[in-house]
Amino acid sequence: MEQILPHLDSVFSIDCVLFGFDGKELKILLIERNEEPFKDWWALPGNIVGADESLDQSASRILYELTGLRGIYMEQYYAFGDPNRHPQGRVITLAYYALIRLGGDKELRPISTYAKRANWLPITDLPKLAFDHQKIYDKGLEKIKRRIKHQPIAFELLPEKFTLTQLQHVYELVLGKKLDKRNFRKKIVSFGVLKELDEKQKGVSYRAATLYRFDKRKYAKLFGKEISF
Amino acid sequence: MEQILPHLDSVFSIDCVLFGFDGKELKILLIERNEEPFKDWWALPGNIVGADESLDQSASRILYELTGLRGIYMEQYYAFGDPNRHPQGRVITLAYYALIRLGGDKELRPISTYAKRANWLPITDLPKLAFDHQKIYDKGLEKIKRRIKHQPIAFELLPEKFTLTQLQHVYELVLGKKLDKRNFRKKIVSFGVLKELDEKQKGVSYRAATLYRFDKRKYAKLFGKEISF
DNA sequence: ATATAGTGTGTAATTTTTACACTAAGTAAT
DNA sequence: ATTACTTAGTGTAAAAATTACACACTATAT
Repeated sequence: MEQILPHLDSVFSIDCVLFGFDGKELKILLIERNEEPFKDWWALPGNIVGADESLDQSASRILYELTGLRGIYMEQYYAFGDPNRHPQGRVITLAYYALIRLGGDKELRPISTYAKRANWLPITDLPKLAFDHQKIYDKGLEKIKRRIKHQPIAFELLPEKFTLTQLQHVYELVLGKKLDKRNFRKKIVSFGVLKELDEKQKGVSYRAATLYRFDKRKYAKLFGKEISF
Repeated sequence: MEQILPHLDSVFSIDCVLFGFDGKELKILLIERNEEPFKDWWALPGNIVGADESLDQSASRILYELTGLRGIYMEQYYAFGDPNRHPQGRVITLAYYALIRLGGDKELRPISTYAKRANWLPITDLPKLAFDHQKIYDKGLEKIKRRIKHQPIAFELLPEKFTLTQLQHVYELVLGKKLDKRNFRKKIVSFGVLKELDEKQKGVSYRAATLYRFDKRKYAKLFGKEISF
């Protein structure tokens, strides 16, 4: 019902679960709060939606302000609106997730000022989180577990060129289980969205693996068809 | 970011896509607006979230006010927040869907007063909708298409006791394609969430089909495992 | 030369999916 | 009671997908 527009004291925010992969571990970006409530607690980065922004724009802006990153695949996945979730008033928050490759190369830009600091923390060992952020994170992880089975989002966590072993590693971390190497390769190659390059991995002290790239064109052609892990 | 709580003039609403099944067609509930903007247009039923309600509570209340129904499976699925989606100001809306069996038996209670009338309209022949409600509906249909493949939501559209043919019919309508009778039965029975009853269908002028019931207990045991169509 | 560590590959068994058509059972009309 | 009608209910064979499983190859480091 939208024909009546009372002015309500409600605040609408966006919180982001930024999943990062450094080649070894899955991490999420957390900030250490510098203000009450939950001063000194770790929390998900978030912010308030601006009056003239679309939700997606707002999420992108927030990501940018916090990390300096642009052009990242982000998706809203759930709205949290328990009336008591924020001790100081009604705040409805919309959760987004993003998947980010953590390169040793470019470091994240220092974040905006509302936090003492920000850190990428491994999801295997998270601290207690402020507000209902544990719930938001849990649901986000659940979401990407589901989504990685059907959509090509794993590539967002990897550099442009990657090996099949690295790709398998990402799947194993997100899904939380081991996969069979031969079967994994058979399947992922059969989807036909990978382009095998003429290049090899560098800087390893063993046989270098072939590099692959995610082929957006091929994927575009598939669209509509279901990928399934 | 939630430590600062400015008072913003933003309105937060919930809109519902209520899918109904009368044994023949899939329908959605629409109301005919009695006020500007979009006076005389058809729109999705919705309302503003109350200050002390959780989102799910709010959705349930709205459903109840509009239909008299309680205890219906409802799920939020997307937030729409384009700054221009409402001509009179910023309204962020959270979309829920619900699945409802339309019985000839109990009729829906008359709805609250903000609309001229409410009607169940077949999804195959929808009028132009107010605001961005077409987009909201489209996304809702997409959502239940996906969900019906993995979750036992089809049963919500059927009476407690139903035949396999009726169940298949629901799947066909939602998925928008014909299914093979034998394969459908084989698969749906193999999930082990149906209880075959000793009863037969009544009032048909041909061989009566066996009735089945959705077995919540068996389903609870399955939980975690993936159902897949 | 040798040790080391990860790459890359094939096959057989099993399970799942698909395509497909007729008989059985009940009702209605004569 | 016969007949016509309508939907219920069932099986199988072929194809495709999934699973389980092990070893030789290659590059590097010493």
